[in-house]
Amino acid sequence: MSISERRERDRLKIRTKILDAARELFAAEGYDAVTMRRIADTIEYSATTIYLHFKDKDALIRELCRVDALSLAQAFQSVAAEPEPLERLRKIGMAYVAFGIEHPNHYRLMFMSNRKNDEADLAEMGHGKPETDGYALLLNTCREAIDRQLLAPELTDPDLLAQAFWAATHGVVAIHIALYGDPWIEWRSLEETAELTINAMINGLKR
Amino acid sequence: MSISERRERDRLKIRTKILDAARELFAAEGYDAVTMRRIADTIEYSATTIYLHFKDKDALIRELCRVDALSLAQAFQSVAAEPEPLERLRKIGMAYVAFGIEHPNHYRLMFMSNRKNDEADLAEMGHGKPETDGYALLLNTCREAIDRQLLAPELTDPDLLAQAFWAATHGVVAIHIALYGDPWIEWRSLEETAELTINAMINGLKR
DNA sequence: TTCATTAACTTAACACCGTTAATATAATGA
DNA sequence: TCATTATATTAACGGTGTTAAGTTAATGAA
Repeated sequence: MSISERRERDRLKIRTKILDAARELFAAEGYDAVTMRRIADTIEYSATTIYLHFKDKDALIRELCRVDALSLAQAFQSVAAEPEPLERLRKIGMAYVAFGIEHPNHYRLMFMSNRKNDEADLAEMGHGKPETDGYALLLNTCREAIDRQLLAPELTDPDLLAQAFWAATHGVVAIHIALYGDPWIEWRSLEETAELTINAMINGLKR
Repeated sequence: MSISERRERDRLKIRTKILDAARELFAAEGYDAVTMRRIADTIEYSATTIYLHFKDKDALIRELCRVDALSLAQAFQSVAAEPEPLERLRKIGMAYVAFGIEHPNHYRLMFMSNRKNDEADLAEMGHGKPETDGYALLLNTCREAIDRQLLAPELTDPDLLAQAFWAATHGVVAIHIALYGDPWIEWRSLEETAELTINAMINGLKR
């Protein structure tokens, strides 16, 4: 049996090489810069070899993000311990912003592109996907804030709260990624904007 | 002189045909769906003809958006009359959201893509661009709110305020365009989310 | 050891894309 | 009438993701 094991090991080895090469291109230059032929060149295989390991380019990059997004999950993990719901909310927002700025191309693909809901997405729905876990954490925090009567009494829908807070936070990152530096605006720093937006949102929702 | 006038008329005619064909494709299917050859087919010219009227694909679509974005400017126009700064802020946000949902592909190109700051952009900087005017309106409203002491006393930077408010509003639209419908979230309606986010922001910034 | 089978990999090709060079056609002004 | 100019086209280049067909090498059975 050792022989098919070695084969499997070899397979995994070049699969990893592909992912590593793609990751480097993707992180530095984004989705379009990752071309099958460029990956092939850097790992010194032909482009078609990649298709022996990944269904298509989309599957490749999706897998890439799946792995890398663990850092978002970890950031959320270390924030989940905060006992005060509103303070936890603030930390969730800040961790989310930090991730987006550290991995702008990952962020763009995960949260700024239309992802078709194919079978694969539905299959892994509800567990394992870091953004799902992230949303769950956010949702629970909102629920807790409601239950402890920390928010305005008319705010009773945790999903609505979560989505509004997420939207505001996402907006900070998304604008920074897409538009920051355009010369017709005197840009304020990401940190300032993020802090003000998140604080304003929490403040504005408070009882 | 009537002959060169007729020529100019003809030129403009097919230029408009190009723009119309491109607009239909763009509004329905987005940037990538607009291919030079597809435009050429629908207007029954060869693809290269388009290059006699537009420098390249980017210039074409940019011109498209420039024209269509007038509706955003108009929406802002009709909102600028509101005398109460905070109410005006709210209306600005709602108008912005409405535009984004009505023209998602325009919105995506204008606010969710990296636009390189080429010469052309710098040339028309500061006037005419609806998003510039929009930002100016937002900025003035923030300044007025500060001057009238409607906001928390530590909030003294109108640019920072404008950018935070813009970010929150943008987030509502951007998430809706990119992610709405993903099955792992129980989505709330755009109207609800927009209203809550905008109100929370204004509320959270108030004195 | 020989040999058919199978996995791994490559080359060639397809159908697209944006864009450009070279070319043909038709209208214009002298 | 004829050279010039504007207009439009065909053919091509270099690029993309992807697939079909073919080659090479390793494997397990006889």
